[in-house]
Amino acid sequence: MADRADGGPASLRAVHRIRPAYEQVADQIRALIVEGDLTPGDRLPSEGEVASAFGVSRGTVREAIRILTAANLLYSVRGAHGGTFVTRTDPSVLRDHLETGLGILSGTDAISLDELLDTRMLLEVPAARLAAQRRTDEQLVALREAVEAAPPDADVRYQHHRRFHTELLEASGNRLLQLVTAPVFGVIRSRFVIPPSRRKIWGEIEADHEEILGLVEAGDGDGAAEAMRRHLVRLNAFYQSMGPRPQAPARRGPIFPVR
Amino acid sequence: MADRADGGPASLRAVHRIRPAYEQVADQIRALIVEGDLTPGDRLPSEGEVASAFGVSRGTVREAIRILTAANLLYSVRGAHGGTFVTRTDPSVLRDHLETGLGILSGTDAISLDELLDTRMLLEVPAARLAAQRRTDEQLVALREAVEAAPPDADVRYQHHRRFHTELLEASGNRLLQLVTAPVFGVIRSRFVIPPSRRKIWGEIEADHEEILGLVEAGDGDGAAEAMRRHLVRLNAFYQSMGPRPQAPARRGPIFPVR
DNA sequence: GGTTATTTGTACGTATGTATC
DNA sequence: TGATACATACGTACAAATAAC
Repeated sequence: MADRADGGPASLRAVHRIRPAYEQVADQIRALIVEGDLTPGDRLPSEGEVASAFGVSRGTVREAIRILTAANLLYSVRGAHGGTFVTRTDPSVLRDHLETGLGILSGTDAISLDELLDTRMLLEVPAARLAAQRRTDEQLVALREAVEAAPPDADVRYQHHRRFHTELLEASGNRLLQLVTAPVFGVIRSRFVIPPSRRKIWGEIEADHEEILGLVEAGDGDGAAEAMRRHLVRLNAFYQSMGPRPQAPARRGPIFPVR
Repeated sequence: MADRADGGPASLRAVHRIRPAYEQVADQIRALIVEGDLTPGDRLPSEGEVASAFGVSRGTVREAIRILTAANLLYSVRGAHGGTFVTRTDPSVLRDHLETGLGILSGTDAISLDELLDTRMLLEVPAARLAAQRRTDEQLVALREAVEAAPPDADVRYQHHRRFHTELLEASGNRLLQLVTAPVFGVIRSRFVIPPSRRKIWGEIEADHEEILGLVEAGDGDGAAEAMRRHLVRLNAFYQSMGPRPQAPARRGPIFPVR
């Protein structure tokens, strides 16, 4: 037989790896959700019933449920009238996943700082334009609060910076834009911390925010976009000059100490 | 005591819900990965050892591992020299996760078709500009192949459509832009299928691609961006006119038959 | 090439939390 | 207020797979 080189005998060429039971169970339940046979709010039978329907043990079903819970498709409530339910999907979980994923990628050079900064600019500049055009009065109030709440000097200062940008994305009226941009913002933040002591930079940031807010209030889309562009150029130059955030010291002792 | 209305007695106001052991274990291991204490390729101790390090049972550790496996942070290999390993992260996996997540959101009205189309335009128009400015010769060859490979009439026609857009994003030189845009593209595609029989539309699409490619070849960034904008306006108008993709028929019989 | 040690996969029993009566 | 029923959470024992000897 000379067929080993290409992966095995012809009769076995098309087979696929054995997949663990918990994966197969997760796949089937996922398909039920995606196809619409199970809809948000639906309750699954108890773990024991699901287990006997699939012909596996409860532990296997539980692992499948964990997989789908991690993907935010299910959640579990313990107790008498608890159970496992199909999630009413919420973008925030996807946003968090994206942020951790991007964080890891940026740590492995699969994504560079330049790409993060460029992409942020690509997204936030049009977001500012949209916000000026579409913001509601409530969103305007929230933006003004974010700008004015900035305390003169404290390490919550960053919180207000982020809040301004988040509210602006919200005001753009495009939830997808917010979902994508927030993680990019978050990853950049995790790599660079502007110390509260840098009063000059913080003063410039807050003046920029004030200016953008004014243009958004006035409904000047092009003006808001241009002001945002200048704001980000300023920030980027600062980030580039700062160098990376200092790394945490190496861990001492074993990661998984035996007990 | 009159403190029940605001969530409980003052001394317990700051407490948080008990979190299941498997979640706490997953959180700690996730933190080790994100902080860099565990790096891609690292092997965790055996499930039994991890269990005793945390003081829980193996089942609990396994559920935690399933959570992190679903987030593509870990994978398991069974057998004597198997084990659980930290994943070497690859952007394509994150891209796939984003696409399924967006697909589900768009099915539940958490993301509208308009938001998908708007965001795509926001991303692909600058991507076309960047591609014209930065494309390498190899990328130009790939783009030309994608345009010219289009067969006159077949249901692989869509594949070439997608390939052109993917290659263009690649040519923009920003991997993050590609990572974010590809899922948006994919979700739109999953909601709308242009039948190969619509020769007029397909002809227009392919003529647009030809035009964009010419401008990218010429290094005309503004021209390429404008051509892409017109291309997407055309596509969007068509999508809007098509209405949603037909749903599969309802399932008959019980979803979880008892055995 | 079989034996064996080590690892993940699976089954099942017990503990614990929670709404209802 | 306590008893109870039923759900998930957790723990233990065994089976199966895999690579080295």
